[in-house]
Amino acid sequence: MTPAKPSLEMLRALTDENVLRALMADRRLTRAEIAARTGISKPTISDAVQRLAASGLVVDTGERTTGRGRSGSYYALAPGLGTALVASISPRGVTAETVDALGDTVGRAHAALSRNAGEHQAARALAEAATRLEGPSRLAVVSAADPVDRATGRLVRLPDAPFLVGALDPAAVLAPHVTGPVLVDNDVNWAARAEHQAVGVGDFVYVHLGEGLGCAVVTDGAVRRGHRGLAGEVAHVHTTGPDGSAMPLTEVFAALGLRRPDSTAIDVQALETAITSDAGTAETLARAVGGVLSAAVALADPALIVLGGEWGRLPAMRAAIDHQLAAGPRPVPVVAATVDSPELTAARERAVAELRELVVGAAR
Amino acid sequence: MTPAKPSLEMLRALTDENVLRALMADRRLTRAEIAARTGISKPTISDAVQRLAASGLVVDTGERTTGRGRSGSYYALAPGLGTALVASISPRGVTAETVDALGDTVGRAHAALSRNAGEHQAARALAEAATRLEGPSRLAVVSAADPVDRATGRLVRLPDAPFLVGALDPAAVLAPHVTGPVLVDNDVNWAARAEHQAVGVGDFVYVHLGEGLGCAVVTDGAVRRGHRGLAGEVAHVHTTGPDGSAMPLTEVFAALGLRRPDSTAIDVQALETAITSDAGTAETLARAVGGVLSAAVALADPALIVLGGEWGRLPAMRAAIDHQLAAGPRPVPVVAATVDSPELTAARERAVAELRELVVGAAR
DNA sequence: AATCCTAGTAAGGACTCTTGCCCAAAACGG
DNA sequence: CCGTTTTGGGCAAGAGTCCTTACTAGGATT
Repeated sequence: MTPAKPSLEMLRALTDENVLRALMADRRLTRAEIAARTGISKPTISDAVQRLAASGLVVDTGERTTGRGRSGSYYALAPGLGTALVASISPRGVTAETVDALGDTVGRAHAALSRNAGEHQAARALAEAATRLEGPSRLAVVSAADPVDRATGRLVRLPDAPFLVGALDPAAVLAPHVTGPVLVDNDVNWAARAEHQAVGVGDFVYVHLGEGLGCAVVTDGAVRRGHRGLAGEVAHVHTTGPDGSAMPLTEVFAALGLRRPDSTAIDVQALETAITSDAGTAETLARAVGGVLSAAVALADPALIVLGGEWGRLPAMRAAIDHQLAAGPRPVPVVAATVDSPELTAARERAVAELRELVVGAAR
Repeated sequence: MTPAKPSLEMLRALTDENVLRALMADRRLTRAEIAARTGISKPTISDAVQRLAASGLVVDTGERTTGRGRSGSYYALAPGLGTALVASISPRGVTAETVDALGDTVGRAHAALSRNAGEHQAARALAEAATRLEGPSRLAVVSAADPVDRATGRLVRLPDAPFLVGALDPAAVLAPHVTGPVLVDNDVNWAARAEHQAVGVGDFVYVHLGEGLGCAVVTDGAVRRGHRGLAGEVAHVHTTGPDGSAMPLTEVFAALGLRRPDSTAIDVQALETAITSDAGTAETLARAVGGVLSAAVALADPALIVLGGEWGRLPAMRAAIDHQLAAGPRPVPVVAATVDSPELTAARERAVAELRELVVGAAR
């Protein structure tokens, strides 16, 4: 509403920010190159570089330009500006990385989880992976394969939905390894952000069909999480069951005998063999998923539907769902997800962005 | 991504903007008062006021302060900075207003529409109302009781949904009366924006239950329109019908005989009498609407559901829908809409904001 | 009429950005 | 091998913006 108060200090901070962002984009530059890239005059850039070097954010690398003309000094972001921790937690295990403000991955660790891991196993694996990395980090970004409470960052159990990772408070577990904020979100939401980069469309719906069922709604270029962070938890949405009657989506898999024993998680292997052996199963699943999607189309008006997850990416499923939607009142193109380990990719990108924000903030 | 290039000119523009916004908020102020409100020093404000007076954006009103101390001169936004046109188009008629940058309504006109108005009637009524107002305006903001194509601003007909206003291109009709952009959106979306102010929650779902059926999803503080602008067009969403079988929401009203003859529009009068005479009808309607809402809850995770529209605000309906949702897997409070003529209110507010943006932009 | 109080102005200072010029140093060309 | 070209960097001058401080102007109040 009210614009910022103008001041010379603000101008200087802006100049410094321009310099830092240029060095984040390009890693090493001479003062003349920074001036050319930012459009700011050479003397001003020289002043800014001097300030930033004095405050320790930027260093003279000692390298010199080669080629025609006088050799210039290369400057770069100072080493030791800290790292951000990135972690992806799935029932198969924890993958953790540390990244720096340049976007480079400087460390990586993995901790496996056994099939029927208990409540505390995930926490232990996360702590183990984080311990193996150089630390502490300045912030953390976490992807978890369960619903995440937006306010607290904790994983939450929803009735009748599989609880793949289990009760876990990533911020608490990572507290010894992170000095700053811990951002936690659902793996499906992260995957949608990764696909957002790939498809280049601001409004779409991403559907994850794997052991769990998930959905992310991207509107106006961002994933919309909702009040508690539970947007897209579609297990309970009523849709068409195998016998044509209405039932919650999650019940469809029970009715088809495609759940893992003693669990509400989907038995992906059984599902894949069922699809290949019986053409009707794919139809039935497509009709059930399509019922949920038609509600999503009506509510969110996506330009596109992106299918991800182990069985969501199967060509047979894509075709069946596409066919299902094409028959509806508002046809929407259906495509398969393309990004590899999308949740880690997107979380890493966010971690770099947040770390850069911290570094820029330090200049003020 | 890249921050703005710092310059002295930018500082000056910021100061001018501070002055203009102060005068938009307060209508008349002395230079000393502006300095106190903005936190900027008196000499700087004096300079800015001088610049703005020279360029004609601000005028000395001739009024002087009374009271202790030297009397100061009051300054105000110049008259003649132009107006914005606000129009609300419903099957009952067109209401148009002109507003200025201070937020004052400076003109108002109404053009009625007959019950069975044809395709061109709405356009004629809109033109008539606009003509009766002092013009031309610098921009227009339009609310229309039909789906609006986000890219073109035209009203679109969706299959099986009532087409209340009819084929209309508000931008084309208003072209003679408006020199700048014409923003068009659905009346339900505007109403949701008005309720947003009232409820003070960033994530909620607004449902309009009137002649037509509409829904708006507010996430992270803004109405999300979707790719084509058709987010929330829920007539086709499958839900539970009177006999317990699944059917599109709009069919429920046909099955209950609550449509107006030869139309897919709802006969609100018949519906209201049906609710009061037969307790079961309210239950049936609440179950049908609740089915759609439970999908919306799963997909958008609202903190609240707001019911608007002629029969959505009936206490009996609110209670029945509330009861319906409370039984579901994710209960959400249901409240009734509170704002009067919400679509006009919100469109007016937006028009003032856009006009102010234009005025501030002129200072650069 | 003297005093108080507030709006507005003037002067000076501190900064920031830009332009233009010069210098240093490395590669190129004859 | 030496002059020319080319490029990074520094310096000086200038214009512009904001701020602080101190002062003036002109109504009320006493």
